[in-house]
Amino acid sequence: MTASGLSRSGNVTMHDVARVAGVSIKTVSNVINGYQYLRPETKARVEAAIDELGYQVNVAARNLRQGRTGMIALAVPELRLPYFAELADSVIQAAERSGLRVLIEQTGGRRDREVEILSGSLRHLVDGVIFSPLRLGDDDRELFDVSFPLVLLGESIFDTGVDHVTMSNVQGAAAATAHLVAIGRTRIAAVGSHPGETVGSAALRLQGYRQALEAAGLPYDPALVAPADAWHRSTGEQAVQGLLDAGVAFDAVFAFNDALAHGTLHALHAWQLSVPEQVAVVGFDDIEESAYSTPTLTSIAPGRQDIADRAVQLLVDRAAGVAPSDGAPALVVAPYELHVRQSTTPIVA
Amino acid sequence: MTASGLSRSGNVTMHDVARVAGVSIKTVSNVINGYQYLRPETKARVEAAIDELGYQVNVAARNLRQGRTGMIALAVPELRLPYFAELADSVIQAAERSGLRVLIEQTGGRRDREVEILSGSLRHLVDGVIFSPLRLGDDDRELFDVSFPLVLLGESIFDTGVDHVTMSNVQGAAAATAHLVAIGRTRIAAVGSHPGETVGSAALRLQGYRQALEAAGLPYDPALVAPADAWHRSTGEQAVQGLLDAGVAFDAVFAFNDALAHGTLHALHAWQLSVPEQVAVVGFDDIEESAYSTPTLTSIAPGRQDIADRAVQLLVDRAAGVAPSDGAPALVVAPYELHVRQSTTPIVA
DNA sequence: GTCGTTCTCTACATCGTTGCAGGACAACGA
DNA sequence: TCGTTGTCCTGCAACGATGTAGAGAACGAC
Repeated sequence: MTASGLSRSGNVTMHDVARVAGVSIKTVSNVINGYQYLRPETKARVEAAIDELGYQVNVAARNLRQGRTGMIALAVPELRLPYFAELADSVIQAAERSGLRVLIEQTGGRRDREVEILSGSLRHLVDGVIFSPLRLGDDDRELFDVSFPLVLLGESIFDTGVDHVTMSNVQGAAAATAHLVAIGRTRIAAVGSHPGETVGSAALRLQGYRQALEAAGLPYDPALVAPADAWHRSTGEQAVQGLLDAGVAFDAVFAFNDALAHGTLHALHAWQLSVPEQVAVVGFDDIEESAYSTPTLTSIAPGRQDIADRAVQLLVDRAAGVAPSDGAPALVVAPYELHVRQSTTPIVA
Repeated sequence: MTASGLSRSGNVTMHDVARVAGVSIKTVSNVINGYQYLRPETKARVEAAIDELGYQVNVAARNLRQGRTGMIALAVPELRLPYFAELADSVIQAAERSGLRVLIEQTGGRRDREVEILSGSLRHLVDGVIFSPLRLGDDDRELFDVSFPLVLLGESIFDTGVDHVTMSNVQGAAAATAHLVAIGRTRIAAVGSHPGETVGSAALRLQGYRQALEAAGLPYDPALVAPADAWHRSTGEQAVQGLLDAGVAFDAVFAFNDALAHGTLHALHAWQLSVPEQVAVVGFDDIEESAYSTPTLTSIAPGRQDIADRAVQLLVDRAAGVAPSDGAPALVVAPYELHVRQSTTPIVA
């Protein structure tokens, strides 16, 4: 239907369009790029030829010529984790508003894949990279000194000279813990720690947890802190299982993300412990699942859409050569919100 | 650290490498592409120059020259829906095994965006497209006559002359319904229908549902069929809410996907109806969430990783010019599995 | 000693687009 | 009448890589 007769438009170039329209190839280019000095008549003739031939700009050629690709990369651990899926969704939407497409790279939380992201193989493929590292830490500072626009998501601790968009890890975690304290819990388990880590979400959220305990005058009991390397439902379940098996007594759980929290709910249910009556649970991330689980999950909403918007905007600015006025890397901290749901609300109604 | 002194490798080209190594630019190209006739000495000299300058191939230039980009696009409704997130994860992994990267496009289930996917704007950007359409149907056949490698996911009904990788929608739905019948349910609600649709997952799953009812000698009651346009948790909740509000009696729900099923569980819980005792629930997709919800959800596993692998493989073959022997478009139907969990298992233990 | 083969490297054209410079012509004010 | 400015269009040279063709050396076989 579209192209005259032949619907499979072979490989039409500007050359062909120019010949059909009886103009120079450059004029075709001008029409496509909306150059202002064009007779309406010429423009119409070129557009007619474009339609007739079913011409499509060769993006590869344009990319080469312009040095820009109109694409950005988003590097995350795994889309399988709901938080990152929802984040990707938000980033894609934000990018679309800026006319950008999004290439997604999964690092699988593997260090070598994370290093590879920074290695520059994406340099000529995308205009910038939004990167949520998991395994890179304080010792890897120099890896972040890259030659392409880069925005980091997640932790904000290590100053890499790179733009950051982050969430209120410490304060959010403290708020989550304080909420548990406020409803009268005193033995609050923390699920998802990464022993030995000093930067990164796990360390920060643990820090917030400890701060809140201290502020409440509650003791910090290491036995209540359960490690979980990957923050999946399965690892959350195992971690809580471990606490229960070990006979550790607790009346609340602060899970470092919602996936862990859902694993926690699952484990508690298996042990026939009622939530929130016997054990209250709070998560972090506020994924959609948490508003529908049984019981629904109280969680810290880290401002996901906001984070995505700001990250894309930073990238666009950097790519356009706009630097923050003071020359220092930007640091954006999205505000969090505590969403209280059934997992911390004794059913009264 | 990497590049001599300067870590920000400006814009090094093969030319620069060639000059430093004292060879022709083509030899540099040969080294990079592993051409066999190279003196080890020459090769070493070039590689040293590459390291010294921190040279990275300009992918845009290579793309233009070769007409291939090493990228494929995956077009799905929304990553926010767990099924598509998990599918994207699987596709990215499969693509990686073939050395391909994945660009993700979200159609948001909007018809115009779906048409746009087929319009060809991606032609020169990727080597092929994996497309899971939601709104395009029988009337849009000619839109699928595109000039780039395309693999469709999802429904298989309308014969577009395009390769399809699909799941056993009808049989899976029938199996789900039959399972409910087998545990003694007779008033089985179906959640997620798209009234008026004749192709597409909703129509097929409804068809399977009706087949199973008929096979069991149960009447088909339209009052038990609840429409839900988008298959989200929220719409599932609303649909079931609607049934309950209308006073429709039912002892089981077959939700057309797991998100709807989780919305269903949520609604039932709010009405204090016990699952599975009063109402048994089965979903479709077998997302990870379903193995952790309370109760865990019985679901049809559509062979997601298999679907992803086959789709990528088809695309790779097509891009390489390999066509199925008979010239007809390929049709792959992944086998399904019924995963029985608590939502249909009266607790006996 | 000539021929054919195998090995190693190079020169050149080319992929399809856009930036730059400039030509031709009309309209304008001085 | 002569510049000057504005409008409309064109030609050429890039962007940075790779495919093709072929040159020159080294080798063995006749």
